[in-house]
Amino acid sequence: MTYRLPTLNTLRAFEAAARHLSFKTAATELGVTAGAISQQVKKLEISLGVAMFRRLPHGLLLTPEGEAYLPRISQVFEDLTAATEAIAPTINSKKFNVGICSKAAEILPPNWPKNRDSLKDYVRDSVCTNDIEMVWNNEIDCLVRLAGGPYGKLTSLTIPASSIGKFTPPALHFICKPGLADCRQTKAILHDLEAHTSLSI
Amino acid sequence: MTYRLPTLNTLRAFEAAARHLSFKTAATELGVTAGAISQQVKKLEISLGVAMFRRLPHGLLLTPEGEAYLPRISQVFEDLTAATEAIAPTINSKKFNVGICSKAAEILPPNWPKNRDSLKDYVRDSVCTNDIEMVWNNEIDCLVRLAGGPYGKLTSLTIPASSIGKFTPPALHFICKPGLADCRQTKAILHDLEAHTSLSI
DNA sequence: TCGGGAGACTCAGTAATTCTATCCCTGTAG
DNA sequence: CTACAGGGATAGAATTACTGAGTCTCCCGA
Repeated sequence: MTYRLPTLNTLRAFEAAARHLSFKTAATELGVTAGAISQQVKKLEISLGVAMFRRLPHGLLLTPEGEAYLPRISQVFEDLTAATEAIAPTINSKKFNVGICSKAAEILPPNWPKNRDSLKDYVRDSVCTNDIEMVWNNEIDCLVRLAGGPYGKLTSLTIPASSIGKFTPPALHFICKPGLADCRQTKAILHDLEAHTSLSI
Repeated sequence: MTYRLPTLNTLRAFEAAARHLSFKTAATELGVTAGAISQQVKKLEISLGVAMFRRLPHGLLLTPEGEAYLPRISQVFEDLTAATEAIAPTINSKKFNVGICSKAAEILPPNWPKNRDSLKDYVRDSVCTNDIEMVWNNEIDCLVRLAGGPYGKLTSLTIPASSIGKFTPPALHFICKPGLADCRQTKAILHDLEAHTSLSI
């Protein structure tokens, strides 16, 4: 099974240029110079022996071949993106697997975080554990525990606990890889945790 | 519209390796060394943060992610190949546009070559012309005419004409780009033309 | 138990590709 | 007439991919 495939680079250049009908705009979108787009498109056209664009004095037009090619290439890109997203979600679309140590679980409501509607877009599953290693090897994305560290290169975020009368409940710690410290999921979970450390006991 | 796309190279390496469950065989298929496949696959795995293969002592296995990714990538490759083939047929699958000069048309049967069943897989259309330029700019793939040349860098093939009694019918010439001189379509058309130059008049 | 072979991994050096930066050209607008 | 916008070409720099050689592990047969 051997495929006849133009290089992806030339296709990206073509797809962007065809969508914008402008090499310059395409270049901006792809973060390169217009010359690079021009080269890539020309390379594609030569390798296929087919002109994709009509270079008119006042702008670009697609040839019939380019017109036919564009939607199919866009579709291929979408499929490829979807396939890739399916097995390797980008940070922003992925749901967290949350680890919770047993002591933290006592403080939090039973079945947290699964019972929280506000977290249902951010949490896939939760597991009772106290094992930092599981963060490193991606079995869980974050770990909620009582102990404050040190955690080396992992990020540890402290959830402030407000005193209730003379009693200050124990602070919780949210441990995750540095790359996940600022993302939507982390913020949502932290926000939810704060509500509990202010209310519980 | 900005897509998140791994490089095509890494995907090709992955796809071939996953199909064969062997870097070495994949390397042979793609005409590179096994080291190159290894590097490309690793690059893909790192960029996605997902292992595609389990490297076992006795061979390769796909991880669940790799298992899920493979069919979708293969499908993308097929779509891409089909899209490309549609607008830029490979020499072997393309049908010729045939040019025929008016003098040659007098010798050949009316409506040749469209009326020939044996050519219907090789000829898309025909047009009456005597303009060599149309071969150069791909408006037609070949030109059938009486004049023998010279044609410079174009290939000119002579269709032998057999005498009938004292009369020798004029020889026909088949002019095409050098790259098309040896392909199936040319052979089929030449073969058909020979029949006519031996029978006509 | 000891080679020998197969196949994957690593790394340094080299080859190939791609990008940038620049200049040119054309057409349009002021 | 001049300025500007955008595409085309090109040389050189930067990046990326490939090769080739050496290493390792496992398996197999003697």
